Amino acid sequence: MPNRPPTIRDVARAANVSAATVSRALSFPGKVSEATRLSVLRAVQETGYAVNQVARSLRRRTTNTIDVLVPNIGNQFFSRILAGIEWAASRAGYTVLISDTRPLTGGGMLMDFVRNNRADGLISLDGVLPRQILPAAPAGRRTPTLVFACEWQDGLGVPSVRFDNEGGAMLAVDHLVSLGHARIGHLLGPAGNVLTDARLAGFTAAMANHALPVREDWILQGDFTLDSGVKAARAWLDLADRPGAMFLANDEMAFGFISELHRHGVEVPRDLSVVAFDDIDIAERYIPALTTVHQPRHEIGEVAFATFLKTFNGEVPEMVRTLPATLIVRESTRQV
Amino acid sequence: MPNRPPTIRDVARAANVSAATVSRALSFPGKVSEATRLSVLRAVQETGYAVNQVARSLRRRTTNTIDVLVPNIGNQFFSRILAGIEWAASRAGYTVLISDTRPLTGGGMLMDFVRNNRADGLISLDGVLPRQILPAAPAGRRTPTLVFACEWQDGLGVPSVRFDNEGGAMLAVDHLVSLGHARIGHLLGPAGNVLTDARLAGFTAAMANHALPVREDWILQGDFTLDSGVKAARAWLDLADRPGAMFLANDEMAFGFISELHRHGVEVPRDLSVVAFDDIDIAERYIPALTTVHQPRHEIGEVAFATFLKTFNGEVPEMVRTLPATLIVRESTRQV
DNA sequence: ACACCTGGCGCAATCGATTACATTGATTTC
DNA sequence: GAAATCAATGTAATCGATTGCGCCAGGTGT
Repeated sequence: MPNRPPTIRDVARAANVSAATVSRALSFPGKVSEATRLSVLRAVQETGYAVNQVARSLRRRTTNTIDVLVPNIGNQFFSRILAGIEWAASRAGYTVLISDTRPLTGGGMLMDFVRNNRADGLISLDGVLPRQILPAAPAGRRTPTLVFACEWQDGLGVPSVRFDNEGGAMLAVDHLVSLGHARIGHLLGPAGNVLTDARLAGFTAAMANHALPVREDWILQGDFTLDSGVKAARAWLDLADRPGAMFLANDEMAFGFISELHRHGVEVPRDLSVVAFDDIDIAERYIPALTTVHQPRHEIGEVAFATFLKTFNGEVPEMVRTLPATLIVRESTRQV
Repeated sequence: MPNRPPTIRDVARAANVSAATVSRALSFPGKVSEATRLSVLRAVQETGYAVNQVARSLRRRTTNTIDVLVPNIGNQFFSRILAGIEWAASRAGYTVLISDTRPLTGGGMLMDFVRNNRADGLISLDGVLPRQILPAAPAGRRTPTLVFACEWQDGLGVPSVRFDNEGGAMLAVDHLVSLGHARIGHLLGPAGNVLTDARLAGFTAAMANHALPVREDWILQGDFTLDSGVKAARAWLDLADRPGAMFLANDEMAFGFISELHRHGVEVPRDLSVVAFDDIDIAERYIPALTTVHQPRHEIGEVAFATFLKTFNGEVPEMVRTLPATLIVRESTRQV
C-alpha cells in the first residue's frame, strides 16, 4: 500500500517515452516536440510526479539553494534583510535556508552545510564565524562561495556588503551637537565586533570634527543585548559627572538603557538625549519614540544575493559595497 | 587544478580498503575492526573528506532535516520557539531549516520542500497554510510528516502542540477584575486566526464567570501588527464611552496601542490598564513594562520536535498537547 | 541521386554513498 | 575433526535524475 512516490520512470512509462525525454521535457521544453511535451505534462499530472531534488542535486552538482547565517534570529533587525535576500533569491530560482549561528556551538557544522553540497553558498550576517570555517577549502576544492552582509571579517578576500556605519555614527553625533550637546557619551557594542569598531570610529571622528573631547569614562561597554543596555544604565547612573547625551550602538540596548533610567527617575529626553542605531520596528513606537540611524535593510539583502550569484558564476564582484545610512529624528533627543 | 572534492572512494584508496568499509567505519564504527577504523579516520583527515549529504540522502531516502514554517520571521515571538526546536533537533542529529511562509506567495513551493525529499517533515507555526499543501499526499505517497505548533488547523488529523490560549486570556481578565476593573475591552488578532478565536473565547468565558458584560463596541479588530495597535488606539480614542481596561491579543499590538494613546495624552496605566499576550523580550523593558501572558516558548519547540520525530518513526503521537500559560504582572495595569 | 544536416529521441553512464549479499579466514561447537 | 558460526571485508546493485553519445528519419544542398 505505501508504495513509493512516482519517479521519472513512472512518468516515462505513462507517457510512452524514455526517462531522458521526460527530463528534457521538464527542464528544456524547447528540446522536445510539442506533442511529447504535452503528453509528458499530462503524465506528470496523472502520476502526481514531483522532481526529487536530492537526485537532481546529486547529478547536477548544484542545489540552487543558499544558506544565510544569522547571529541571532531573535533580533528583529535581521528579518528585513532576510526578506531582501529571499526576494532576490526567489527571482533567481533559489531557495533560502536560514541558520542561526548561535546554537551551533561547535561551529564545525556551519560550513559543512556547503561542503556537504546542501547549499551552493553562504551569506553570513555574522562577522565572527569560527576560524575553522573560513579556511575550509582543503584539497583543491573550489572555495565555497561566501558573502558577508552587515558584518564582515577583514583580510579574507571575501566580498562584503555593508552599511555606512561610520557615516551613520557621525550623523548621530552631528545631530546631538546641532541640538547644543557637547557632553556626549557612547555605549559600545560587543568587543571585537566590526560594527562596534566602525560605529566607535565614526563617533570619535565626529567628535573630533566638532573639537569635542571623547571622555574615557563616558564610553560604556555593551554587547547589543537589551540586558547590556540595562547594565549600562546602571553604570551611567553611577557616574559622578554624567554626559548630557548618549549615542548607543543599537536600538535594543537603547530600550534597556532608557527603561532602566526611567525606573530610577531619569527621563529621556528630559534629562538626557539618546540616539541609537538600527531603526528596528518598535523604535518608532517606543516611549519616547527613538531617534536612530536607519539602514536600507531590504536593499542590503538584495545586493548581498546579487553578489553571491555573481561570485558563484565565476565573475568578480565588488569586494566592498557600502550602502548609506540616514538619521531618523524622533523624540528621544532634544535641544539643550 | 580545481579537481573535485574527495569522495568516499578517495578515502578508500588512501586507507587501502573498499568504499563500503569506509562507509561502515564512518556510520557504524562497531562494524569494523579497530585497526581499519583508525586507518580510515586517518585517511579522512589526509584527504579532507566530508560526506556528501546529497548522495547519502538519495540512498538513505532520508535527510535528517526538518523544515520549520514561520509566518513571520520578523516577529520576535518565534525565535525562542525556534531555539527550542533546534535544541531538540540537534540532539537527535537533525538539521533545522527555517522558511518564512509569507514570501512564498504562490504557496505551492511549501510542501514541495518535503515532496522533493529535501526535508523529512515540517513543523508549522502557521495555521493558515494554503489549501493545496495539506492534501498534498497523492498517489499512494506516504503522508508527509507535519506538526503544528502554536497555531493549528482543525479537522486535518495533524498533531499539534499549543499554548493554553483560552486559559491565558482568562488569567488576564481575572487579573483586571481583581484590580477592580469591570469595564473591559478586547483587541482581537486577525480574523480567522485560531489564536484570535481562542483568546476571544477565553476573554468571553472569563467575563461571563465574573458576570460582566462583553460590549460589542469594546471589541476592536486588530491583526497582531504594531500598526494595527496604532489604529486600534485611534478607534479607542473615538469611543464615546471608553473601557477602563483592555486585554490585547498580543504584545506587539500593545506597543502600537500604548504609544499612540501616549501621543494623544492618554497614559497607561494611569488612564487605562492594559494586559497583553506573548511576553516577548521587550515587554519587560517597554515603558510602562507590560503586564502580559507568558508562554513556555522554548518548551513548545522541544515538544513539537519530539512529536515530529514520533510521527516520523511511525508511532502515534498525542494529537493535541496543551502547554500552560502564566500571567506576568508588571506596570501596565493598576488598581482602580 | 548522394552526401550532409538536424530535430527528436533512446541508451547507458554517471553523480557519491549505502547496503544486501557473498566471501574468507578464524573460532566455536558437538 | 567436521560442521557450524561469526567477524571483517569486498562486490555490485541501488537511490532518481541528468546528459553525452549516437541512431533514425526526414529535409537540404548541389
